Amino acid sequence: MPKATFFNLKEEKKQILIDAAKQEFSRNSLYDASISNILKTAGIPRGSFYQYFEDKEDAFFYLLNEHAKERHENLISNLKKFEGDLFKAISEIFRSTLEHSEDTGQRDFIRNVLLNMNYKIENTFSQYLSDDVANERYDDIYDLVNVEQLNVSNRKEMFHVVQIISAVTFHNLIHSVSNNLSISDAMRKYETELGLLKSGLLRSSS
Amino acid sequence: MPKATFFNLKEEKKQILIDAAKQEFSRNSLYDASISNILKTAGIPRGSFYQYFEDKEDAFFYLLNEHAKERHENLISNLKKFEGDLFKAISEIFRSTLEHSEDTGQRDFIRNVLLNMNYKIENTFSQYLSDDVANERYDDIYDLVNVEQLNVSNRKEMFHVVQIISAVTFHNLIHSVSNNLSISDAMRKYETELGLLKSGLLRSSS
DNA sequence: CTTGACTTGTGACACAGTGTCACATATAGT
DNA sequence: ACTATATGTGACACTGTGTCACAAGTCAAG
Repeated sequence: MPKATFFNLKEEKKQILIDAAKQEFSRNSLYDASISNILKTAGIPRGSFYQYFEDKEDAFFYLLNEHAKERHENLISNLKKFEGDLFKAISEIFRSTLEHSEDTGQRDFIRNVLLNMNYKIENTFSQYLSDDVANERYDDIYDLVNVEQLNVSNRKEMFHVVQIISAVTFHNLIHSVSNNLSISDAMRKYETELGLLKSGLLRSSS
Repeated sequence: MPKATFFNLKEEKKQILIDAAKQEFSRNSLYDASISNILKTAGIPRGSFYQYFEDKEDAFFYLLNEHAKERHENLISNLKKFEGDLFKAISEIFRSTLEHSEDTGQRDFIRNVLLNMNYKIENTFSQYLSDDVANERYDDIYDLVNVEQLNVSNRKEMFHVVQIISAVTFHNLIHSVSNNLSISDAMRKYETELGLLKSGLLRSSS
């Protein structure tokens, strides 16, 4: 988490910082990015950066978390819109994440994040989705899902369903971005795989 | 790829290099690892390292690729053993990867690799599995799989099945390692999710 | 042997980035 | 105006990278 000093900053300066950081993390992975570049872009002295953030990671995960919050809101509203159909809702998130990554400034940030996705980064993304079975914080999601639709008998089993769907979703997001698939190609592949997930990988006659 | 000079090295010295590199990559992620530490451990001068490898990544991916080759052999033999049952074969790979990561020296290397897995690293792992539909290099795998068992009508669709299974498998591997699950707990979760994959996430009565 | 062509080894060096710290400056409450 | 507290600043020590000119080995041909 950024330090209090950062949040105390007047909106304008805070935005300059955010823009500069986002620019750097759009051009480079978390590990290749340099604080020095952010300083240069934002036009602030070295010491200041450390007044606001612990380090590079701190700034990165702040940006990422802000983004994840938006996605979460997105999912909630999609679940409502599609009356608890988890597949339709998640599919819309998939599309809008890809479309989002065609946007103006955001574009390369999300692209870069996906390309350099690791466990910690994925967790920041999906912390709003399913942290743990035991954790009750995600009731808002779980309660919205139409469980009747799913091949599960309790919330614990639903945890596994969410795990599977998010594994396949991330895999597809990353694959799409790193192979520069068009949105329609990406959607086609993703929908195909969601279809297989729904009906099962085993031939039912066997 | 390491340079020719590296492969020309006498076995003994080559092994010292490998051990030193593996040690460093067991303690640190690819990005936190330092060449300087490898030099210190191996007792070679700085210039020498660059005779053998392009850079840190080069050494890392050499080690990783060697490991991936073993896994590949493993999969082939498991497919034969289980008469083309993809699920049984992959499940054994899953178990042996976890067991492998309990081993002596290997232990933390694989652990570390999994914890810092990103797209490029995952690709090194699965390059032997399914690079692309069009690619014919993987016939040895595809031909061994009992396709009758699967809910697909052609090789192209089987590509998606492999994609899904590997997404879920990696996700479980990483989850197990980063949450320090016991092997039996990890297997239980993984088998549960494989079961869901087989029968489908949708309630069949719907 | 010994000469020369080629391969391999070596570590000092220039460069780039990090995080810190002592000091400077601003802001607000009394 | 005074003081306490928060914020700004950039020089500095430190760590690590990749390169380069030179040293040392190897080996085949004369």
